[in-house]
Amino acid sequence: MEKLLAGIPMIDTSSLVDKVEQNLISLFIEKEFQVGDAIPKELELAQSLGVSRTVIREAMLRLRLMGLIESKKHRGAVITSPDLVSVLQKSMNPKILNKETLKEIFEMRLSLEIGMADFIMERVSAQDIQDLKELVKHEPPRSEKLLFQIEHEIAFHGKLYEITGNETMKKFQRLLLPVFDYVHQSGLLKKLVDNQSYVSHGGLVDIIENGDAEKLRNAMRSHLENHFARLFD
Amino acid sequence: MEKLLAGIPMIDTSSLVDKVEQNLISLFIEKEFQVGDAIPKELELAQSLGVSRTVIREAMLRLRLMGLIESKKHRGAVITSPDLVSVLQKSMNPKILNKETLKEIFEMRLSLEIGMADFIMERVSAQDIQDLKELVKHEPPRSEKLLFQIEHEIAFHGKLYEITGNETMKKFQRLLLPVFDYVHQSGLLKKLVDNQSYVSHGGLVDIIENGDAEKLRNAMRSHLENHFARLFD
DNA sequence: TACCCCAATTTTGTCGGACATAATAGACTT
DNA sequence: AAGTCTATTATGTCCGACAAAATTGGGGTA
Repeated sequence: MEKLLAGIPMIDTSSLVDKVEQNLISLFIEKEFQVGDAIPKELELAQSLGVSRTVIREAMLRLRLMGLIESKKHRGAVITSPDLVSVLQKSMNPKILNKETLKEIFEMRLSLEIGMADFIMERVSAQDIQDLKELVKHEPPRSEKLLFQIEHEIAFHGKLYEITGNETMKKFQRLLLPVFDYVHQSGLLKKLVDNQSYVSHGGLVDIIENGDAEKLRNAMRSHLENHFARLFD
Repeated sequence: MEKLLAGIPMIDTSSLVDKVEQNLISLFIEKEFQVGDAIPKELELAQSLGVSRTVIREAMLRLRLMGLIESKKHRGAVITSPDLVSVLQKSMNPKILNKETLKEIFEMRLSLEIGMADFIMERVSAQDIQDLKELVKHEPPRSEKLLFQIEHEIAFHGKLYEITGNETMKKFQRLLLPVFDYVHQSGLLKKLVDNQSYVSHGGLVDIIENGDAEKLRNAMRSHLENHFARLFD
């Protein structure tokens, strides 16, 4: 069976738009279009590729959704560097994603925050540590509303992402915020088992200042224990 | 300044297609369309929303690119559960992404692999350990071609992702493979400093079998030392 | 009756043309 | 020279039509 089918070439079922899309992409790569360069008008492309403007428009729409180009009304389109995260954003509607996926994304976040310890330790600056201490100082007490605590939690962890110097990760975190909001509220995860905080924010800062990456990883794992407990029960 | 502008409502610059897109999404959510359900024909939608089919088509194209629907030629479209990773895939062309982003994605991968230790330890099965041992047994020797070594590397780490039971992470890894290929070949990262392997694959398996999450995290960090060294020089 | 082939129908894909609207540039006025 | 108006240009929106592919149903044949 395998043998018989081996030599048969795939039938090209791609539509015209598919081909134009590929065509445009390779065109941009070949011609070494730089970010900011304007791309030809729809009509020109239509004529030079020998297809209707409809097809061009649909292909360009795809490129735009891929983040490869950006177009302003009545002013044409320019090449942009695709930002993976903003691409994700478009389909990151918590109401649409299924629950399993949401849970998995949550797990990814935990993995990331533990694993990024090395980048934090490598790149943290004295100013960063000051900022973190400032954040901890203004930490809302347990008695405060949950909303404030969550807000602070986000600010603190957001700062950690920032320290990594990794823009993609940072954007990833911002992108995920609405998802976590949703996960927390929707009862997708079991309720918090207890409010005991293992390693506190202050403890983390202390390790960032005086410890090493390994200590930070383990401390972060402990800090996130509540979340893990909810996942593993 | 801030004060003056505060009360001014945003002007709605959204195009017709934008509105239709939102309309369709909320329609699907309200009507509680399930995965696999067929959605109305383009013409029906056009008539019932009072816009042209062109607009409907463009809006549906967006939904398709978001992974919310899937349409087969001449057979209509059905609801699907958006798969974040496949969305990403469309714009994950290494030639298009800029170098900084590629490097950052590489860093994310390292973070993930270290941070996922807890999920591995929690969910690993006896069979998984057997599989890992089998993989290690057939590990190509140093003398082998680099290609084989990389292939094996991918297989081993792929298995680790699989053990996490987290489909999103696993897909994420598969998605990133071409990127790493590119990163390795393009000299984006400094060359390997030395071929000394810190913790070997066999060592990792041993820890998965007998150790705990903390040990695995640290071992994984050591295992990836070559990559970190290239980043941090 | 059961099966296969062919035609009619349905639906999406592609096309060309048309007008609307917004941005730009150039001509005109003061 | 500065500002205003107008002509041009490009994209956004819409329409009607045909093409091509998949489905459906019917009719003929064994």
